[in-house]
Amino acid sequence: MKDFLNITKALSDENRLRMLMALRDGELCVCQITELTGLAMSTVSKHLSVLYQAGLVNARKEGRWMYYSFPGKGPPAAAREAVAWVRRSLAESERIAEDTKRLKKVLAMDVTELCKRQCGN
Amino acid sequence: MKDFLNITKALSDENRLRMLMALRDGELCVCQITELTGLAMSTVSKHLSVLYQAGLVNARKEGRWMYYSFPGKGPPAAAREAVAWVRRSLAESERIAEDTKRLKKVLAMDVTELCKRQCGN
DNA sequence: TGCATATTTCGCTCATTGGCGAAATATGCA
DNA sequence: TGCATATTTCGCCAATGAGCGAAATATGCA
Repeated sequence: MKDFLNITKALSDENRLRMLMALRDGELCVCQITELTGLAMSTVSKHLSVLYQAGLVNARKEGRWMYYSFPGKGPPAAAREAVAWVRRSLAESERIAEDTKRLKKVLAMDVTELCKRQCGN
Repeated sequence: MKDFLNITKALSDENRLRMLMALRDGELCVCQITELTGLAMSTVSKHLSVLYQAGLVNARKEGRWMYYSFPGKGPPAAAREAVAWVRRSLAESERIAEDTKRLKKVLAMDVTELCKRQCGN
């Protein structure tokens, strides 16, 4: 019950859903998600932590960068079912479509530049 | 997105999940759910309203009683998928098992007696 | 009509949570 | 080592939400 509640609570925030959907096509670092969502980096970090605690995303550290992605085929079936359900349900969402468009631009940017700009300020 | 968020928010509360699961085997009136959960009737009513707004339960009025049940096969697919997912995920939950046991006792009580006791006080 | 009763709405309090900026914690590079 | 930088943690504030009891709103019955 507790684990399941962790999942549903993690899914009950619009920005976290946006982040989940943004990971559809591969892993992203915190800077990229920050740029995409327009939130403060500390806020993004906290959201990602919530998603991670719920088992809805994977985290991989490479040097200074933290990459988040969808979970592999580990044991927590409920989490993967949840992600699949979210993807299906939000596929047509207008909000997500906007994000997808914006994500393309973010991916075209230089990641190092992105981070420098955000952290330096 | 908004509709979907309504669903995930509705699912992000333990007592609402308990109520959803309690409806597995048929409709219940507010008094019965109140007895089952041990919450105040006004609280139960609000929770049921949230579930209803999200399309996760049906409401049927019969005389003074309000019966809640699972939604039929209406258009909102996301809601029915959600309910199915909840049922699957919580089938083994200990908390739900306790509720199921308790629900048996509640169903054995006289509904009119139940309501009178709760409302009169 | 007037009264009992089943449910909902209202008003309030308390706890939780999202948001930010600043400080702290890695990590890589000169 | 010391500095730049990517991320997280901390401390705070504002908004949201769960909970209750009291009042309001149906509905049935005498």
